[in-house]
Amino acid sequence: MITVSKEDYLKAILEAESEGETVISATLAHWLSVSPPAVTMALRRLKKDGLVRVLAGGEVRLTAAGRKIAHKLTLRHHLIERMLSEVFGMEWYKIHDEAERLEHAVSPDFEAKLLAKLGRGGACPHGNLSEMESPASRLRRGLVLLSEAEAGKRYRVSGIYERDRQLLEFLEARGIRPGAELGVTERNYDKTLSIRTAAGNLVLGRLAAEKIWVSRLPSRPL
Amino acid sequence: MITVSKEDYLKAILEAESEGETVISATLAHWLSVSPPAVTMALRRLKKDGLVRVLAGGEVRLTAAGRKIAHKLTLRHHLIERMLSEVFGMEWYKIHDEAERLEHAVSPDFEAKLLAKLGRGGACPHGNLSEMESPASRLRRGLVLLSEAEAGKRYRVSGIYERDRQLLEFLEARGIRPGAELGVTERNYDKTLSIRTAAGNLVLGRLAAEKIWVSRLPSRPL
DNA sequence: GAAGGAGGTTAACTATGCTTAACCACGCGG
DNA sequence: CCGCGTGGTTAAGCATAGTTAACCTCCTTC
Repeated sequence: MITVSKEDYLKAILEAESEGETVISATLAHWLSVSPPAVTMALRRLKKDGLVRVLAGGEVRLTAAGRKIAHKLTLRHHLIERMLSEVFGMEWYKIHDEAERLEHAVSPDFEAKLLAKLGRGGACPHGNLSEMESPASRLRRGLVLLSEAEAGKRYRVSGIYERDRQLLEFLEARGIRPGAELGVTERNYDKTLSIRTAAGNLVLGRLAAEKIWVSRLPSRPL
Repeated sequence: MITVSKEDYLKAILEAESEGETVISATLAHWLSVSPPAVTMALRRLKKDGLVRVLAGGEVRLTAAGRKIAHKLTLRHHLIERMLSEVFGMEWYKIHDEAERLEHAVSPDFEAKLLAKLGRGGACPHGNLSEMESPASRLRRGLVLLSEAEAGKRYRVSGIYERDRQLLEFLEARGIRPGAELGVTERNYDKTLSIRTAAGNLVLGRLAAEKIWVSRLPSRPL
């Protein structure tokens, strides 16, 4: 029987994998904020169900069945986020947490209705096409991490790492949200960035800046 | 900590109570399809949390805190059902089961958005104003049970007991759904009813007929 | 080569939440 | 008064899912 916890592990494996990480037991312990023994036990259950394999080196791999479930969940998460945003106008920074719970309760019937209403291919309110889009794919779309952005140039916020509610509220309070324009006024010695937004000037640390994907805008005074 | 299971018990107590039943342990075992010992244990946990009391005679009572949670769940269930129906056009007989799972994952924020979009006071797709409306309240609204309906008279289906998916699909297949008109052609010796609907004639057993609330229509040939 | 850190497992424990089997208490009917 | 049905509990067991403590195995670093 598949449970919420098992679904969370499968989704975490897919997402961490998409981020380019080598997924080992420790990765999942960090990703899901549980203790290492909890992961050991969970992987045992998932192996028993034929949803994951653990390679000789300790690397965790999804089986076809496991991958199918993880993809299904990712799609439902994406659709629920778009529903919350597009149908109900929920604030962008609240949406991920809500979808995180709701996705486990969506039936194939409801999924079909969501698809019919919202259509395929839209971006979620955090600007991400999907939660499992890889950095490589983002680079191909012409995006760069804000932490790599050049001083004196202007950018539009395209996507924000959505799994950290604290970060999202921190950014919202500073006028940095998907679609917002900003200018990088200076790259500082201490790895911080001086940034100008419609809401004013601010200094952003590296930890935040490397969670934000931006696209280059033609230079003109803000 | 409140869990899905605990929420289900609290909601079951409120609903069974509203149906006019004296809620004892056995009631909940039937209502939730679990064994008697499971109820004993669950009630112990709920008592520990201060959500229920068990009277000397064995009667189970919600505390103020327990009642508040049960009401909250009932409202969310109702709103989710209306969302599925009004926003997504989901088939009326599928909606209860979907809402039963989703309601546990709705936050106060989402609840507020649902209320803003759908408004208060609407009826759910099964025609029920709320899942905890009592038979007495339905009689006051001028409704009668189909099992009490008189031969030769016409009625409109107002509300159907929604906690039995099999029943709903059985009725849907026979053209009996909320809003449908029907005529009772005969009350038979074996407690069955002969009924005429837009879809044709059929015979309905007492078990089904006493799950359907109807309102009288002025008599005229169908 | 000893020390340490990272990663993983086992063991012991807790809580939820379900099951079946066994048993107990009460009321009622013959 | 004995048996039976209803209702409730305890006991034993299982699966999920987490925790901390302890320990083992490498691999690296001094």
